[in-house]
Amino acid sequence: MSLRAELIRAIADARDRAVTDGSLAIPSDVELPAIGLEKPAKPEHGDWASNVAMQLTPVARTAPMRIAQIISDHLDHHPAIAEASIAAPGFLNLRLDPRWVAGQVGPILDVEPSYGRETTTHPRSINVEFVSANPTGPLHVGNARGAFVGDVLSRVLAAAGHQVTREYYFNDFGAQVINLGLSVLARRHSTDLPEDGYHGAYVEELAAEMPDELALRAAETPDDAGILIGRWASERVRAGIEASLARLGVTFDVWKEESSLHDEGWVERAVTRLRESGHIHETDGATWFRSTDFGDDKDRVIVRSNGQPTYFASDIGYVTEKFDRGFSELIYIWGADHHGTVARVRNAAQAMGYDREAVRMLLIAWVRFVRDGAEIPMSKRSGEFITLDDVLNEVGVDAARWFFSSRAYTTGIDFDLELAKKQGNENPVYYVQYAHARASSILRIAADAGLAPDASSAGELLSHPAEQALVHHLLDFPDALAQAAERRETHEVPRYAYELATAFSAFYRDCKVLTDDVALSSARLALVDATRSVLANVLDLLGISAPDSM
RNA sequence: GCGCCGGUAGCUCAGUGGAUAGAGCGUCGGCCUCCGGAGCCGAAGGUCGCAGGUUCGAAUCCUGUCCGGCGCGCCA
Repeated sequence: MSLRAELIRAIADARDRAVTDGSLAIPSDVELPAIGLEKPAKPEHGDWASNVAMQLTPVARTAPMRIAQIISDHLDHHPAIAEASIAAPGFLNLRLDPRWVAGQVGPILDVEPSYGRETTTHPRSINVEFVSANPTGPLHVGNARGAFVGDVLSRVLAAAGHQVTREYYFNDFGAQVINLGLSVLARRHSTDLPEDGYHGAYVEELAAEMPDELALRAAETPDDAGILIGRWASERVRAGIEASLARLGVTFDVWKEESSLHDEGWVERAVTRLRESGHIHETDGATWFRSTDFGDDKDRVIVRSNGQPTYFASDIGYVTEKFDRGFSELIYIWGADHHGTVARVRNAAQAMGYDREAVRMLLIAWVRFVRDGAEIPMSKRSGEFITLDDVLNEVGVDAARWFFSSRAYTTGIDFDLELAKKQGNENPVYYVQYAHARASSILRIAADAGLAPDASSAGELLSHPAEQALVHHLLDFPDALAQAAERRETHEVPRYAYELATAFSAFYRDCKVLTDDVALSSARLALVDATRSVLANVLDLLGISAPDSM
């Protein structure tokens, strides 16, 4: 349990005791509000501040200051708490015992490198499906954001103690593969592209790379030329996508093809399931899902009147296929333009008897790519567009990872390539890596001098404000990880990493580690080692390397 | 027209009911006899789009409104 969770528990216990012994009158039928506990902005307000008394004011019908006093009086002894005080208009402020704080360095090192990990009390089996770009063109930066968010989220969930499967869904079933084939063919023969054809330079490259033998076969069977060349081209594109992802350090456990959902009967079974539960109707020759039964504004076609299943049909089959594999939660990381399909998929899941809350779509807002103030078009069909490889070449993997995982995925962002390049060396990611390298360097020098970290007396020796502040930050790590996992967000992780690096820099400035005082030096070395460990840990959550020197 | 997501410092973004709204970059001014200067310290910079409402308290919740992005197909 994180320190924050322990303190909340202590406050809750105090509140409950006060109710039990009659000092606090709260009707038994009201639901108690959650206890807020946060770090106050001003140091004189203590290390932690709770609004518990103000939250209870309406239900207890007592002045908040008085409630705060009562809870403070009932607070059981917790080894971490040195002092509880109350402040207007009703805050309960806690100050931690500096010796206890400093004494935590040892326990952190004892469990390192797994400190802060696997703290969830409700481990789930979670499927995270992300990227899932169609195999009709290289990845572009719009995909990049989802790739990094999905990757980091997967790392965070796994670190928090969940079982995570990373999944990539290949849409290989519709007409777009044929469209790709026809586009390549058109480029090959320098004829006009089909309507809605693909325009990118990669199409021309594919046309040039196409084996003569394939071109010959396509010419012999003109009716099948599109699918023939399309499959070949799609494989090439897919290989490129996988190579790009590998370069990003983004890996997947499962590559799922849409066609397999049909081949293995998942779509058919799902439709049957909906039909048997009365959520299907046949109108105008098509098969419809009664999405309106669940609040949607219209019903949705599953099978067209021409007998062809829609994309939505695959989605439904996929839901059953995933749950059949035993997942307790499905996370979809989609582009924000897909938000219109969220409701219908969740509705269908509910109709088939699944918990709709277990089907979660994270909609990633779009990235506007600009260069020198001008927007770069993003469509694969519109000619020039930015590929993932372009970004990596210009900005670098670590900086790109940091950039994309440090923004809330709901926020649309502008990415100026020239600015990103210019700021390459000032990117905060290097600041965090630098702190890790510096810590490693100190440990290296100490080791050469025969000095080893020793946390046994840290509680007594590490009393300097900078030391205290640094340990406080280390103690925040389990909670930072737990919060990110709980909220299914990533951007709090870089924030925490930066703050920890800042605290370490301040410590480095104020407290010389290697001195003639062996006891103090050993204790400070232990703190450096613990910091290095957590920095490495948090960088690992981001998929960013933790260099020993740079 | 309806729906979803945004609007916070010059720029890029945090802040999902608490105390004087924060960070990075940029700007200005300081700091290298010292374990890594990819660093540190300080300063300037804000009607939190706007208007009402809810309450002890609102950037945060509700209503309305303006601006921007996206979606509303028997496309994917």
